[in-house]
Amino acid sequence: MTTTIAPHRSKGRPRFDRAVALERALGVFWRRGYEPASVAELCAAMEINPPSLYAAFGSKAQLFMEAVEHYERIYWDAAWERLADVADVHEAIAGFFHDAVRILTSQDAPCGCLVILAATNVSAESQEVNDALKALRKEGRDWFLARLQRAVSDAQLPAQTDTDGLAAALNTMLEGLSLQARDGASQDELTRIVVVAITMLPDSPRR
Amino acid sequence: MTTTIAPHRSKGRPRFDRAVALERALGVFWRRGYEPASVAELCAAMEINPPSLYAAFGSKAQLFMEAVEHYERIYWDAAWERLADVADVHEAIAGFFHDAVRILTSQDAPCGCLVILAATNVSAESQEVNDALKALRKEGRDWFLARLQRAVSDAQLPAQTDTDGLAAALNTMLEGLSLQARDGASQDELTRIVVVAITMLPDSPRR
DNA sequence: GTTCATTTGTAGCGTCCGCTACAAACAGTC
DNA sequence: GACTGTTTGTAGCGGACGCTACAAATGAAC
Repeated sequence: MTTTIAPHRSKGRPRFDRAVALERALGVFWRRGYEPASVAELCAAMEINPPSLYAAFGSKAQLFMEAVEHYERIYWDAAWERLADVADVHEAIAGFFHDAVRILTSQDAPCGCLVILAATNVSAESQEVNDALKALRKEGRDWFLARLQRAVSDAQLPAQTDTDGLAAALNTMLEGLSLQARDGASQDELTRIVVVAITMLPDSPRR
Repeated sequence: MTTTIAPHRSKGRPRFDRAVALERALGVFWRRGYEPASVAELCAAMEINPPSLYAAFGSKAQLFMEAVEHYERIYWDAAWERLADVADVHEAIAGFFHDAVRILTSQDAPCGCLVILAATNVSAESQEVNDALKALRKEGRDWFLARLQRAVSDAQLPAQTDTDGLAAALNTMLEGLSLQARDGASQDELTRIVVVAITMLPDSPRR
């Protein structure tokens, strides 16, 4: 991954490397959560001062939302794509959950998923952040649902499968895994959980 | 449920009703979470002033831990007992999860479980609170595990059942349900999820 | 009725928070 | 080298936080 080269066209003192700073902010938000991550701590990690942060990102909330977008793109987009691409639904779901385990334990400190955990128990003041994350969490369920519905029409799942309930259950499991990860569960422990979790998928109908 | 009558033995001005105040504090912590619930907000709900709160409960953190104990006793003890008491493991697990759905949606506002959610993303200062809750969350898995092991020795589950993994998966599901509840899922939605969740239990072995 | 232990309400402490005014530092333009 | 536009670092604002000093208020003991 190469940073886009912005060869400094404008006048004035050159700005800090925005991409690097965003990456470091993501790390702080991920490990600490949205509110516990203070602007002072973010600035220290980003190696800039508050005025630079506010000039470049607007506010702590906007910086967080940019970090979330970056996080989704870097860590989850590929996993959701594989879920859609793998032809067999059982393989696809199993693969997705193993991807998830890898992502959730990819940081040094126990963290879980930024979208699921970073802004729980957030003050009412930053309700926009909460709403945006809630929408992202709902997206997860929708992706599961779309994949399951395709599996039913492909006759990989029984026709009477409650795809809504099953999608919600898989999403619940995914979100629960974040809590386990934050509580310090190891990659092995999470793997044993997902092995059980994927048994929620009904067997393929008899052919 | 009657409040214990403490007939005011000591000298001095009589103290406010501690039990009522604790109940109201629980409500605030439950609906808002640990850190978003400010001492000012707690005092307003408890109808006392800060010095009274600190004289009676010590600190915000200690008040919270007392509220958690009260919460566990009032809302969850019966459910865990039923899990242990019901003879058939499939019935017991199903019953427990339906109890859980009822508890998680028992408040007017979307909340989830105090133990699981109220102190996620808590500042490092109150690490004791986090550790205590983490221990409580682990207890849930242990109760599942004990029930599953009994079911295996009762030949209600296959002998080769991965009871550790299954207990962890059930606990993950339970914790995930709290997140769904906090995101506003209705009782019906949660019920459809647990119907799927309990399919993680293997069928009884052939007799 | 006086005494005295206890709780109460007021008022505010110190601290950290997100955020910003301001002037010095810098890098291109001419 | 003077000018100009941008970013930088310092230093601090207003406000919310958890918590507490203090004196007035209360009610049992005598």
